Amino acid sequence: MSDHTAAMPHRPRRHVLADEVYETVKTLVMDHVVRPGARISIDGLARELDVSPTPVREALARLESEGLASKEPLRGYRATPLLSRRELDELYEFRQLIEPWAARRAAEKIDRHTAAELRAEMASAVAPKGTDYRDYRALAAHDARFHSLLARLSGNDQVRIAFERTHCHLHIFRLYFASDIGFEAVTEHRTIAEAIIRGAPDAAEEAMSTHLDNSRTQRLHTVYRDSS
Amino acid sequence: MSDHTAAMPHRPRRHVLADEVYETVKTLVMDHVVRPGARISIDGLARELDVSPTPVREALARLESEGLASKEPLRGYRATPLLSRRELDELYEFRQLIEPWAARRAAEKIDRHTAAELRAEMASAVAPKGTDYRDYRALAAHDARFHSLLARLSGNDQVRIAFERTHCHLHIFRLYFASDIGFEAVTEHRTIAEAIIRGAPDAAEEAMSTHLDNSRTQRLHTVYRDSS
DNA sequence: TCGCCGTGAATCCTATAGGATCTACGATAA
DNA sequence: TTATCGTAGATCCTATAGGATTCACGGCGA
Repeated sequence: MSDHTAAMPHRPRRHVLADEVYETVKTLVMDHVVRPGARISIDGLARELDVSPTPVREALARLESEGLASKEPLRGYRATPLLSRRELDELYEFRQLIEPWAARRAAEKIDRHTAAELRAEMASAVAPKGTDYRDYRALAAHDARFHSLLARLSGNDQVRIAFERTHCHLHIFRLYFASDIGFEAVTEHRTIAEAIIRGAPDAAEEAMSTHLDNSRTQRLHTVYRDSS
Repeated sequence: MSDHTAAMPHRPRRHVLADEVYETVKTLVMDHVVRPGARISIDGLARELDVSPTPVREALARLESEGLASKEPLRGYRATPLLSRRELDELYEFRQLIEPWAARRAAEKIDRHTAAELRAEMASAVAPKGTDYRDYRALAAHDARFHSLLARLSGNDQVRIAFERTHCHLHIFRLYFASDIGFEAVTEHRTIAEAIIRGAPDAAEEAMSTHLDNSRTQRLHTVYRDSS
């Protein structure tokens, strides 16, 4: 956020093990190294990461309250199961309430500085060369950053926080895992970004709504083609 | 939630200290026993509650990720400051995106069973006799339950969770602290509930929108009358 | 008077130990 | 074969100890 001010952070961002463990476990869950629904042993994880159980407990408590793990007292933690089709649809319904509105607001408030931010993010969305995992992961990271940026550019921080707390991109990434679809999103992002930059609220709102609907129906629903 | 099924819970809800500490601290923060912005010492709290620091750390990690406390590494936790006027307005803007929609959906989906739930909740909203703290707290509890219930009756659990995670009623309660305003809300709740029960989506949506706007402008804004 | 510095106490962070509870698995009985 | 029971091991939960860092405060110099 304010890290670009200078190369001299007044507080060198102190090192705490719990934060590292948190990030590590989050990545493990995201990449299916810890499979959906699998147990996450406190002592086992502590041995694996070569730390004591205390910071592990702290990290898992955070993950649980964010909905990435679930806890049963005296029985331990589990990685959250994958989103069901119903949960996915509900999640997109929520996003439809929030994000088109955010895109509209961003277009209304656009200025020289925020436009530059938006252009920079779009420039980072490199066209993937193949269909390998690293490309998919990079694209997913851009997708997450793009939507977070728009939530921020809406100017309403409470909305941004509520959106971030869904961790929707993490959940969707887990669904898509080992899949090679979804690259069309960048084109739709460009449409949204252009509408915002030229200050067109109606176009921005509609483009976002369309984008979400395409993402849900044309891309994600294929995941459930022969199941629930 | 499902506690009314029988007097024989298969898992007797095991006892974990971290959960108790969590609830205790949450109450302390809500009631200004721990003042907004005040430090929350891990070891100090452990001594006070006569438990070890380990469960305290777990409870505070949860509270931080829920936005009720903030942490600076190696420096400790603090209770979140009161909502600024700007944050309050942004929070209500968020609620306007979610709750009128939820009220509409609830009206569309209403049935015999959910109508009974709604009536039961309205019956619990006893008219306060005086302006003392206990009455205020009971009213605030009803307010929180009412809005949570509507979020649930929308049928979209992701929306409900996103709403719950704002902890808006806890934050508002802290603002209102030692205040005696806000009893008009029950009347507006009744209007909303009646619209939902008679299956009138438009009326329900509008009543909720009006209710939120009244709450914000006529009641809450008086808190900031001579400050930011 | 004001600001800087050093020391002691308090606090945070991590690791470890041990009791409580749960899980896995094999033995016994129907 | 199937179900029940009991034991061993693993895991969770809590408490405690000690090193690392920060905070509080009094002394020193300008």
